[in-house]
Amino acid sequence: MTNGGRPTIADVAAAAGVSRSTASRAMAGSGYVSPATRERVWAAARRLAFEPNELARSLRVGASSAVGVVLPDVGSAFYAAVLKAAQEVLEAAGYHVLVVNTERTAARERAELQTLRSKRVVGLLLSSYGGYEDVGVPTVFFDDVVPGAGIAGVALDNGAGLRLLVDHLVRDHGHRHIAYIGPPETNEEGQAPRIFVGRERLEAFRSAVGDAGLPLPARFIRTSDERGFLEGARAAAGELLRLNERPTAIVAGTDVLALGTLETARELGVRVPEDLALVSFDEPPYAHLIDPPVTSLDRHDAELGRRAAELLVGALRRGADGSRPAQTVRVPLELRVRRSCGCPL
Amino acid sequence: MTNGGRPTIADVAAAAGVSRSTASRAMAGSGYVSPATRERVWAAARRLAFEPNELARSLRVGASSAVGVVLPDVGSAFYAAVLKAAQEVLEAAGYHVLVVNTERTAARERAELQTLRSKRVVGLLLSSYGGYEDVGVPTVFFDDVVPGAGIAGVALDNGAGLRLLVDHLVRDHGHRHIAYIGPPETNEEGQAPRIFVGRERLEAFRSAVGDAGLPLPARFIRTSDERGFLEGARAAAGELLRLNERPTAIVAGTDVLALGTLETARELGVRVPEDLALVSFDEPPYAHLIDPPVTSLDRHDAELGRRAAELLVGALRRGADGSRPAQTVRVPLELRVRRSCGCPL
DNA sequence: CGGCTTTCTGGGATCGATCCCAGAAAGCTG
DNA sequence: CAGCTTTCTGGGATCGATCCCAGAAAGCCG
Repeated sequence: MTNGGRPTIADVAAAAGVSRSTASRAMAGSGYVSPATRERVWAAARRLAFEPNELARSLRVGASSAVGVVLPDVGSAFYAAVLKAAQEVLEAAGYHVLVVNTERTAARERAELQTLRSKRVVGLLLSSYGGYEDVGVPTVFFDDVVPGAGIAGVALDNGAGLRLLVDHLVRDHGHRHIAYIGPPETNEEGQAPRIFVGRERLEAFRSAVGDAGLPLPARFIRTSDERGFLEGARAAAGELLRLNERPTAIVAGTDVLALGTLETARELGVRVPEDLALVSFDEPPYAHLIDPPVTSLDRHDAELGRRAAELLVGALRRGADGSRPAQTVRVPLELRVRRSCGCPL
Repeated sequence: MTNGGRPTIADVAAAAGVSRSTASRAMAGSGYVSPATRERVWAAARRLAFEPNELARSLRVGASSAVGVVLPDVGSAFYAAVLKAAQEVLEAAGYHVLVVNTERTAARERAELQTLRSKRVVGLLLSSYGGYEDVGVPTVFFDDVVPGAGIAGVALDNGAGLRLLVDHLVRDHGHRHIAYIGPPETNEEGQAPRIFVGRERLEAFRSAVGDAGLPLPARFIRTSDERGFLEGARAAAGELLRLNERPTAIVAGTDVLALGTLETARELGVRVPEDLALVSFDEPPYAHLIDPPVTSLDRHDAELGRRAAELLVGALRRGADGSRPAQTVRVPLELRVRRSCGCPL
């Protein structure tokens, strides 16, 4: 009994008067064991408070029961919600969850993927920031998807979402001067993240505005890093609001950016929604209690996490080998109309 | 090379023309290895893209390099922030982080602690919901602390915090009818969580009000589960606001409860802060953008996580054996005065 | 009851990395 | 150069659970 004072299967076997093999079979419920001995082994295990050493088990079996979840930022409400939902599904399916944080950095992502690999995770849920390399285990991408890589991807329907926002501003409020503040299109290494949430949203904004037959001057497009919390957003919003010909509406590609814009507008004495309509892609926490309540897209964060986890679990069950081509699932978004767009509520 | 196609140390050794022992020493940098062979081994390892199998290493060494972090709810902003800060410290110190979610449930907590034990984590950061049993590894409690257990505890200074809130209402605004809505004092099994964040805050509220020489009718005290999100809060607030002799101020023991109270007040046409002052123990996300901005305590969530992680890392470095008595560190809180208390801003 | 399948059990090898120890090689000293 | 320490290397055992396989025990059938 050298395992840090903890009993091993050998101790259990001895206590039950059987061999390790038999004890192992009895505990795992595999192979032939007579009911009587099984009972004896179980009793011994209970008595000794035996807990199998997962490390040894995993080593022998050649794979752990751990799944890695790679997040750009656990601190953000979005990723926290995704994580929570994913974790529920994974634990229900018998997997343990190893969470790592990349701090929205490709370098950290690479390092973390490396350690996950050495921990022999059997699968991966990954929101990439550009550091992705094939880890050699079934991988489901979420939020930011590397097209064709991994066994599947789950992302928000960025295109449809931005169209909802722009159309609402144009059709229901008659705006013709709409600006956009979005997340950056590249990561800290200057590479574009893969499916490019940022780029996708920007393109979607462009085509939505174009399809509405509206002009889109270059100065109406800004991107800002979300990493610096509100500061970047404030700076970008400031530039936009100090323009000679100010936009009458702003679409924010992210909740943090929307809130930063809101703050800046206040500071500059620009009233929302009277002087400026504001809509946000992401729903800020407690959006309805904010002044003014922010019109935004309900994102179903949990749904995204759940779907991703389910895809992974399904693949692991089937013994996925990445043979079938990776497909990207799109999670739909709903417009939640509140006051910041100018709707009377 | 049977390790899922991945090279093992034996492969590296063979490629470098040395024994496994030597290869191991070269990689680990321990014991005697001549510079020349070390270089050869490293080269071979690089060439083969060797990654040590953490499972095997941990098994042999008798301990993993993983630390467990047990949270009641990853989805909550508070715990997410704590996790993020703790993770930073732990990873910097070379530990991997295993996150588990107890869903604010003693039963889940017990189950999760069990699996963490079988994964041979070397340490634990634990916010208990009552399911705690000694896991046999150095444990630092945070937020809700089991007195005397583990090697240390880090908690908010609930007493001082509530005094700040009550004193502000009494001294600066002259309130004499102050009610309290707090989190429950027991968990789902009817047991009190250990240090009893809920109980501690309630007691602190009681004595702060008592010390101010104010009466405190029993009907001014409500507790409500935070698990049901805003619903419980709304119900409790509703009861309070429909009283014949309504309180003139409410202290919420939690941000969710404050926001629920705010919603209910709106629905009932009670204006905050004109008809009702509201202060919150926890700071809601983007408290300053809420209508009205919520006066609350700045919690330094990250500080709490960082301190807890640092205490654990320190103990692990020193080879803690729980010999010295566990001490509870209190993280200070600051009052952030905003509009909901009635201050003109 | 002999022969045959099915059930049950234990011995030994195995997963991959580390550690102990013995022995070889090299370096140093008088 | 003998004698000693220090440096360096490889063989084998080890961590704890599982798996393969051989062989024993039990059950079944004509």
